[in-house]
Amino acid sequence: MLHNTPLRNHLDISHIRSSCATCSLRELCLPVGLNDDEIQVLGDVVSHKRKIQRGGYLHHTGAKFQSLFAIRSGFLKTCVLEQDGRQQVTGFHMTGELLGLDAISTDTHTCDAIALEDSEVCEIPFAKLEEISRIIPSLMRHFHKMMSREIVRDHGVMLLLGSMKAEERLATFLLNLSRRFLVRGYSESDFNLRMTREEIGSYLGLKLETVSRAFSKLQDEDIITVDNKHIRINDIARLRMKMGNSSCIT
Amino acid sequence: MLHNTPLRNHLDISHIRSSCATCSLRELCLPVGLNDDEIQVLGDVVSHKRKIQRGGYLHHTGAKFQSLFAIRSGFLKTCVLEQDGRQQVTGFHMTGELLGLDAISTDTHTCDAIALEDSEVCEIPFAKLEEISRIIPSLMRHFHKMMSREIVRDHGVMLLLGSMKAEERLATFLLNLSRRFLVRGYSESDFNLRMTREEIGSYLGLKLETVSRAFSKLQDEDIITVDNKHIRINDIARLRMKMGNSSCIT
DNA sequence: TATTAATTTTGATTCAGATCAATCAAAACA
DNA sequence: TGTTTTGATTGATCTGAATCAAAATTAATA
Repeated sequence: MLHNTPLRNHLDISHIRSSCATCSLRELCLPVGLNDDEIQVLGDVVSHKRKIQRGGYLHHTGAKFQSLFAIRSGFLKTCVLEQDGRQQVTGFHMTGELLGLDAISTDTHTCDAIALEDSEVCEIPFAKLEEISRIIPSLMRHFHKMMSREIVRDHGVMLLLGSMKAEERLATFLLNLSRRFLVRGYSESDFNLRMTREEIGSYLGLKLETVSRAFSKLQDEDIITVDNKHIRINDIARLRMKMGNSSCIT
Repeated sequence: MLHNTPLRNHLDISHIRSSCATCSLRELCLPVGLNDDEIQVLGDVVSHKRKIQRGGYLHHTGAKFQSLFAIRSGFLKTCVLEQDGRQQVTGFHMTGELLGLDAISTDTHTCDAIALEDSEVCEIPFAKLEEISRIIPSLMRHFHKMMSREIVRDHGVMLLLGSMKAEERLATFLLNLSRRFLVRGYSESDFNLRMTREEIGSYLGLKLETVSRAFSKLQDEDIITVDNKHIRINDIARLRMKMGNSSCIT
């Protein structure tokens, strides 16, 4: 169940910076395979840009759904709140990714989206997106692929949570981050985590102490070097071994 | 994070049997809020019906994606295979639900779909669905909602796998089944499981012995009565208590 | 119907990860 | 700059679920 190819499309362009005064559509996830006219049409829709400070909310659970958000820069987490106040992280999101897909079903956001560093997003009014996707079939197709990819990704996480042990989970998580950084033009072996151990734990279904121990263990084996939030992958092959059988988490 | 409303739309009609010789579109999940002409158009697309025997495959992992499948009757599981041969169940599916959404992203099925009892599905060629959804906006909107609902559902499972203990998981699972039966016109408190303890365990991230013990425990407390695959819920309120805080798994 | 195979239950034991607790390091702030 | 707060690491202990094992049921098949 390896899914390398699907990411290619929208990620290959995610590091290209255009000088366009508007939202720099070309670097977004959506306008894949569109001609200039079509991009123009799309551009009229997603012109609204928005900045969120570290710690700020892009949207709250329960808020009325109007728009999807395409991340232009930064790093966010999504999480659902339980009654007792604790939160479960459902995902970490970076440049080029689309947020808010879960809200389409009920016209209400089903999770909080919180910036883990200063971030910038483009607002995409969903009604308009549907409208123009009727005119531009390739846009519709691409949008459907993105929704579907989200489902596949979630199945990967379910596999991880349902059948992997702590160290395998962390290895999978690190390799996933690594690949996403690589594809955006950053180092695949040297990066800074934006989230805390607790947030990693919440995402991976582990307690923060267990996450910390797993980090230490991988370091003891010289597979990675950990300096607080800074991670260096010394032996990516051995890290892949740690992941075990599965190739989940696209 | 309660999501009762979204299910309403397509499920309210799921128990209605029309005598139409074709695929009985009206009872499917898609034609919500369409007029007769529109249903006619849609009908031309989904006319192909298919039966799958118990144990048979609707599709295999890696197979080329052509169509979505709407379940007309029966019960199926979807599961992903790991290298080592074991399988993780990603979902159980019943009448009115749509299968194959994960395959859109790569044009390849990412899981196996296997019938747990004799089942009948309608094949919906995806290219055609996209085509006519350009003509019928309400169909497109509904399709998007269904994809989105799948994402929300998966987040619910992630929450379950990431933060609940065995008994809570089983309670959540039973209540979920219960509600889905109810909505289809069957008893909410008296039903037969179609899957084995092992399949339940795989879905819930537990070993089959743990599932069995959790059943026994709930029975000891007089909350349910278990007779092999037959389940009777004696005290749904207390079962809900067992679920704990969260309302996940829509 | 007899026989075999698959599934389920229950018990005993082990172990991975949670929990409790203390220390240490790094931000954030006055 | 010192102080407070937040986050990370590490150790000791406990516990829920996995594992190992056997018996009991149920379903499938000759």
